[in-house]
Amino acid sequence: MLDPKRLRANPEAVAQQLLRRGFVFDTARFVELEAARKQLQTQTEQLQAERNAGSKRIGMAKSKGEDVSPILADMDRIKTQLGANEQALATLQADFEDFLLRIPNIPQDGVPDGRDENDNVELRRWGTPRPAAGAKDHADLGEALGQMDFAAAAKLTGARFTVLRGALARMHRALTQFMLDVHTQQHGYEELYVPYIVNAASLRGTGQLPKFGDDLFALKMDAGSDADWRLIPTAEVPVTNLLRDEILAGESLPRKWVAHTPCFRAEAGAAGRDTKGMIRQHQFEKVELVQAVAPEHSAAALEQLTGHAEAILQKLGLPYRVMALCAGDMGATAARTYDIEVWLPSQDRYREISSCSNFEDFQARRMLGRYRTAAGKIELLHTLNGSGLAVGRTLVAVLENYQQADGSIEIPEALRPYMGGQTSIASA
RNA sequence: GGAGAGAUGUCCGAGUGGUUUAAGGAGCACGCCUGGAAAGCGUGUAUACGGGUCAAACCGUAUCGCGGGUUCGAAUCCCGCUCUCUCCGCCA
Repeated sequence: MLDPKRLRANPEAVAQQLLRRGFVFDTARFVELEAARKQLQTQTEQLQAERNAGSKRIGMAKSKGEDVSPILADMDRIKTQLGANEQALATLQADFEDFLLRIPNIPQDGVPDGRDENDNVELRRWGTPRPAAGAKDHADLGEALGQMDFAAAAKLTGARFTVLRGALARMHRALTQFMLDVHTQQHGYEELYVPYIVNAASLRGTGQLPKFGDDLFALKMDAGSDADWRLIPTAEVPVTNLLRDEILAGESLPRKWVAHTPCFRAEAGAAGRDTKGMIRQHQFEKVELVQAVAPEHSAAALEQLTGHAEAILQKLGLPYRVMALCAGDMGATAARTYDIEVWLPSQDRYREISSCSNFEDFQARRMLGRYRTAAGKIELLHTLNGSGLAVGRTLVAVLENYQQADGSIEIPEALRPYMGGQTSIASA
């Protein structure tokens, strides 16, 4: 959520900044809603003050044994008017809040202009891409090994799920353990275990609701229950919402958390892209990095966090590049985003394997995540997160980049301790 | 799933319709006292929103788990829900 004071002070300037990402901010509607809110809220609070004063007078008069009927007559008028006002105000505030919750974040100044992924800017590359010639894709490799089974998953559930077996299943797990160990032992993150089901308030806090509910799997609840539970689309939701309605001690910053969770995405299949293999699934594993920092440190924290994700790829020897997303391609909640793309020889191109974002106070304001400064003032935190990394896609990248001519897969050295010293995967 | 008890501020805890502007205690901060400290004494110590201001001070409103209701007035009475604890059942 954007700062309402900032919107009030200069709606036109905000509208212009939002236009960079292709969002048309309805300035006229905002000004109209804001004027109505101010008038109604001021008037309602005035009436409440009158009611409170009147009630107090009645109490005092009664204790002295005086006649209260003249005061009661006046109170009757206030009550009628106040009732109508309070109802109108509640409706207006709900509308207004919904309007505010649907406005995306303002891109930072340095974010490149542009409409879509074609306008993203490459910042740097690491490693030497393996040539595409002769490279098989991960699905063919995995199926030839007899350890990656899409038909079985389709039987169990449907399209866009995967069954892994044997060494490949183990490598999937090994990747997870490896990432968690690097982040906790070398990068200073605290490991968390969190719920994979969250309530609507949490999804509102990180920005998935009210606007992007279609991407989520909702749980069907018992009749009579008004619980609104969804499967998490990313660990970002449960982890970042730890900050909701909290005031952290300034000395405890920065907070750095890492969590491994499955991620569930309902619309992953709707685009009709990446229909083959395990690039785009309804269920995948991710190791997620989350930071909560003081505002003045968030820009540096994004660089640091991105570097933490890159470190995993470097240790695994996977070539990648880092992209600065343009204003039009960023997620709605982000102020700046770097995507890390890993080289996939079968596709002869780089594919997203991590997305690292600085949300500034956008999420913190939604969830009232605050901290106390050294001076004792309460301020909104800045939040950041990034994949470190998407485990399924990392498995894909290892398969494709470490494939041998005979169809076997060399195991990256960093992973071998997590696989009992095994050096390669071949069909049995 | 069944039965019962509970939810008040940073913490403990009082509070069954109106001087509650949430008692009292603890903790914390500052001050006095002291050579220094302890003790003692004094003062202060929630959040959100709105108004106000260069910024403050300050003013108003709301909040006693959450939502609704009764009432001129609700922490207090009524209804619904959530969570916690105890016991039983089931279960990894």
